[in-house]
Amino acid sequence: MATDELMARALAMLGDDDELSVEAIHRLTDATSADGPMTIAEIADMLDLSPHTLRYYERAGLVEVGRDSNGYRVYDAEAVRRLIFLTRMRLSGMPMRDLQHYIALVDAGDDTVPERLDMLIEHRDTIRRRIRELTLSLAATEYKIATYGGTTGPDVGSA
Amino acid sequence: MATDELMARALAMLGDDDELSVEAIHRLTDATSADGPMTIAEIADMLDLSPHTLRYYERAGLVEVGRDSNGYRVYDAEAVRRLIFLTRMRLSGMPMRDLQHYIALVDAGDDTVPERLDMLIEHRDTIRRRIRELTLSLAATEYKIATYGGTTGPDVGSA
DNA sequence: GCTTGCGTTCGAGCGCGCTCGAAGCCATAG
DNA sequence: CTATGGCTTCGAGCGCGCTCGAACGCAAGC
Repeated sequence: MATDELMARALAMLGDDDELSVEAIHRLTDATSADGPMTIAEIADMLDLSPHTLRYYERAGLVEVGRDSNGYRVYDAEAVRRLIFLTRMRLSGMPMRDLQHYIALVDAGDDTVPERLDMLIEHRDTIRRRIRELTLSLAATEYKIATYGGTTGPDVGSA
Repeated sequence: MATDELMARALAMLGDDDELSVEAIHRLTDATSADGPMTIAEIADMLDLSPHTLRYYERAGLVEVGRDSNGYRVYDAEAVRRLIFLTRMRLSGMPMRDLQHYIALVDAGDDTVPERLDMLIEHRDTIRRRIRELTLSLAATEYKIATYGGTTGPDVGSA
């Protein structure tokens, strides 16, 4: 109904500060090409996580990481790829528990592909719902900014 | 860059289950017209919150609620309007602290209107960033679903 | 040779937003 | 008369996702 119109309107105003998305796109595409084993600091920097968080993910069983002769973590290409994936899933709201389950499935072999696809599809739907919800809130917020009178309600339909 | 294209593509696929948004729109417009003082159960039902949460919001100073002769909460039109607003802000990720500050500003009178507008504008921008981020994650998830091979990485650019 | 800096492990702590349970009051139904 | 159900207050507890600090190790630089 009016929803699509709202969506379109909201979307049209989304063209400003491009930084976030461009940066993210670059991450998506470039990241893996910065080859060679990486240190925890480099990964943290690249993914905008703290080293603490990276260790936490490892403890949580989300990723396996090798060690060098000093016992320092060495992130190889696969670990990097997985962390990029994990980060994107986390950013879009997938709970740790689900990610742990997903990774367990990956490690369990190809038989689990269908279940993994189910999870991805469900997550996709969750993201879509969330976007719609946010779009609605965006419209409400913009409406309130435009018509601001000082009351707390949106006052749709009232004088 | 490719971002706008991604956005458009993602958005085009958002036309499915309309329920969430229609329901929400109705809330936005109809809610206040279901007049008369309401009980906590009715409000909880309408806003899809638990009575516990409503009491929590009151305790947090977000809304003032009267009592009937039995000491039961009575939500008047203004309380309802405010709660609708609060719920929408919460749903779009505004922290409790910010809402407490905002409500304090409202209660402080018209002099605070500029600061309130600043808050709303900042929140609007936050929502926009979040939508862009989610849109990107949505694209990544859809890509992975489409090309699913079993690796954890998006494998953009690789075989 | 010692300091500086970046890494390690481990377990505890925190901020957020609820969520719950206990104990009690009141009103209506049987 | 009593039992049921929905509300009240209060404070404690919880689930999530980090986040931090302590105590230590190694290696390069002055």
